[in-house]
Amino acid sequence: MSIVRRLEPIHLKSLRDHVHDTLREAIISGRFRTDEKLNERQLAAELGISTTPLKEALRQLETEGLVRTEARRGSYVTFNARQAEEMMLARAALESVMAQQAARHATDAQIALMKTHIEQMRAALQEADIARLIELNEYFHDTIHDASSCEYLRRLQNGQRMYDHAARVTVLADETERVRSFAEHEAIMLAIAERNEDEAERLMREHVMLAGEKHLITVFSYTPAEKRK
Amino acid sequence: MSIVRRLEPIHLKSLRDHVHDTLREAIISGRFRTDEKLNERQLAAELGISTTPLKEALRQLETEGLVRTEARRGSYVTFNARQAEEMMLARAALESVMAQQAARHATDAQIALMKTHIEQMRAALQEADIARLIELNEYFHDTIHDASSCEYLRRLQNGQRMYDHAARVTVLADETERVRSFAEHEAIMLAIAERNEDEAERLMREHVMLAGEKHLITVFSYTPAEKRK
DNA sequence: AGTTGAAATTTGATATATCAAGCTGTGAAA
DNA sequence: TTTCACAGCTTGATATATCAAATTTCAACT
Repeated sequence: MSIVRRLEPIHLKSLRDHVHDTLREAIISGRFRTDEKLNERQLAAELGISTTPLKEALRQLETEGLVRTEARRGSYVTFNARQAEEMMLARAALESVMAQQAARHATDAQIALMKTHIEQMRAALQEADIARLIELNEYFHDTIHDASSCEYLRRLQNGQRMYDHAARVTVLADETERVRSFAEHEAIMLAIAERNEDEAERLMREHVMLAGEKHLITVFSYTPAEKRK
Repeated sequence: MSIVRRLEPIHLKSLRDHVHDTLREAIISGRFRTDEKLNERQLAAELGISTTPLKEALRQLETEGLVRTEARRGSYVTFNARQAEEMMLARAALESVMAQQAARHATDAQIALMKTHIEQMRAALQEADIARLIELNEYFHDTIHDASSCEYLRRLQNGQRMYDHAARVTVLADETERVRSFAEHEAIMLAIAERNEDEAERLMREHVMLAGEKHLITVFSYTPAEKRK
């Protein structure tokens, strides 16, 4: 059906992307205070680069919503509990749409791959191999993104990848969560395999919301205003 | 309850933002072919600026998903019917979450403002004042965004503002659509006023999807793969 | 005819220099 | 004590110069 790819194309990452990733990771893992000022020259000096790639990275962080820039004033970190909650809401919204699209567009090969992931997760769950579980978790979601054929949505989602990873690490540390998470993943896979778009969407939404709320409570001791009915 | 704002803060828009807006508008309204290459020096020369602000604008467009940059190769426009469909899906996902949050967080003053918008829309609808209707439409959605207290989601959504505007212009040109759109807006406002979060979310989602599909069909003669059940 | 490879050229990536807006602090005038 | 003006400094915005990767061209070779 499709030609086997012998070699992956080479992608060099530019200095800008490197800076972008580095800053993003630092902000999300809390190494910058909220509203901390980011001095272009000082940061560039710290990183040992010129201001040009740094400025570009700041612009990317800005559109991602992690940095706010006031003209001729400076750039400031923007990250707090409310923002983390919004990132969870955004993730729930986007992932659920992609799950719905995956139920519509997935190839049989992609569905088979998801089934494989589920089986590997079942094994990792029993062995309590958390690192492996996190890895499989990300493969599973990636496969769904792939299957959705949603390039644009994926890119939007991508800005949150670091945050999603942090959330997974937190949530999967807890045994009860691991068991529930696995059951949810299996249900999502089955809904996609059955081409049940609405069910896939609903389940994914529920899955992300539950994991997200757990993460918020654990890390920020933050409970969303009130539970939805 | 809240202090009346006497003066709006002054916001100078930088050259970068100007370039960003200009290019975004040009791409979405189709003045660049899909996959057209964007030559940094040539574009900078055309705009009469240096490459620095242009590069920054390109980075913003890149995270917004309208431009794709391959390191040491160049930047290319990314916009086609499938992407337009995905933008519609993203809008539906994000706007519906904001509607849900608005039902939770809106102040009485914000709800009153929305009611005002609805009444003004009713008048504009009867007079078939399309320009006014488009304007009110945008005020109405903005008020919901405000009421949701979702800064981050708003920012994500903001990358699509131009596209949303284009969609409104297309859709509201049609009388049947105007009438339906108005009814949907009124229902959304009522759901938010009643603090019915789930209903507000569902209605907003439906509203955006219907308008989006109409727009796709009109502009791209593009029907999404198949209607959802 | 097809392939190869090195020179020429294009172009994005990066560095550096310059400009101008905003902040700070001092001191004099009211 | 308060106000205000101005100088000096900081810093983001912008322009320009330099570097190096990628593409193209075209002739030599098989």
